Amino acid sequence: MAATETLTAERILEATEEVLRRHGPAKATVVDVARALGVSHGSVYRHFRTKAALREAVTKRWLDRTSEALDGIAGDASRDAETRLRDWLAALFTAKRRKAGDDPELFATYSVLAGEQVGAVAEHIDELTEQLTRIVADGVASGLFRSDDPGVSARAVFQATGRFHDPVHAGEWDTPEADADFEAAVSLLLRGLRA
Amino acid sequence: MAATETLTAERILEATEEVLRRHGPAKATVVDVARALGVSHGSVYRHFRTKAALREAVTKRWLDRTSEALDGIAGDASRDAETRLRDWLAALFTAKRRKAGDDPELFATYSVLAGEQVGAVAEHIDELTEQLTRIVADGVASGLFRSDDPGVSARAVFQATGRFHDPVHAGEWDTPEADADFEAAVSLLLRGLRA
DNA sequence: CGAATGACAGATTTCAATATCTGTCATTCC
DNA sequence: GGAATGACAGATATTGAAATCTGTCATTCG
Repeated sequence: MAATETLTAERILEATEEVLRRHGPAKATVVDVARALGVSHGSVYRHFRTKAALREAVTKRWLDRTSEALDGIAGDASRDAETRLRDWLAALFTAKRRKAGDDPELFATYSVLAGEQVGAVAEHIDELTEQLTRIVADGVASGLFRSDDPGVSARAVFQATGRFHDPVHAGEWDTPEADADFEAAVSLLLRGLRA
Repeated sequence: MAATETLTAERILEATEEVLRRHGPAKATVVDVARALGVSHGSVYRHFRTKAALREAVTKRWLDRTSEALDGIAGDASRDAETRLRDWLAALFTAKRRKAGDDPELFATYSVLAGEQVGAVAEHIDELTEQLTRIVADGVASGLFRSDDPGVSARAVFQATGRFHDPVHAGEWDTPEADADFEAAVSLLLRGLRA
């Protein structure tokens, strides 16, 4: 049974996710996590120096799931840059919207965590912008796009579409205009990128 | 002296702004406003049916100041659409950034009010989008821009530049990259609009 | 000996009593 | 008579004492 297994960082992270899901970000305590694992809270502190470190690790895990899913689209050299850019942005929007819609409380929980872990979020955004940069650079290389600096253009595209992926705008994702707005934004940006 | 003047909605709004500036949005009460005016709070309720109505009136006033300042740029037919669009967006960003930087507490206060008065904010955004639509439509008429629907394009431009005018992003307005990011965003959007 | 425990101090949160506020309205004032 | 008042009921906010939590560490356990 669980109590006899070795206490690993991984098991603690799983328990923490569960406690966060149950109690929400404000009420989830280290004592709760220890209780869920059937150990003393001192044992948890052996693996994570502080509560903040534990929360950061959980947040990174969550962010990494999004990055990995999109990496496949960014790296798919078999399709042209415009299609990939459209798909990548659509996949990001769809994934975020689905998460926010399916389990609003868990999404709100992770939004709070993201607000605390500014550093981890910045890294995550850098990763995503990297992926976008690859797409734009490929587009420039193939003559489809024109850009003085693919990194700068990618950053501009990411920021300009913030309304469709930044959690602070989650409330506007299920309005009737959301899809039309997304389409208009992507089309305008693509026109700006085309050679 | 003030106590002998007639109690008007206008005087109440002025006093409310002052109370909000002093106490912040959470602690500003109708009783405070009445005290500042030297009247009973019952008298304030003669002019505003509820505390929410009073706050809404103050918020509208504040939002209208921004709209008016930008209307001049949008309507200046003596300059080409591209210049006007650049200037309009830059003026909006500059005005917001200045307000947020000069008096962060007052800006935060009004941000909270805006969060409460969703309807008033929606109207304000409609006004601004109207102004943008006029610029885009002029650009299309003069052959400088291309757009199937200036209203849709204007909406896309406004949303894409949200990071530079939406108060939820105020924290990013004084980073070293802000100006470069703004420049990149506007350039990309203008390339997308040009015929 | 390394992993786990639980008692502890100081920080933070909870909760219930207390105070203040919102909105109404019968009465007063000019 | 129309504008202003202030007492009032119910809703909301404040406060401070009690409970819980975070992070440490001397001690126990296997």
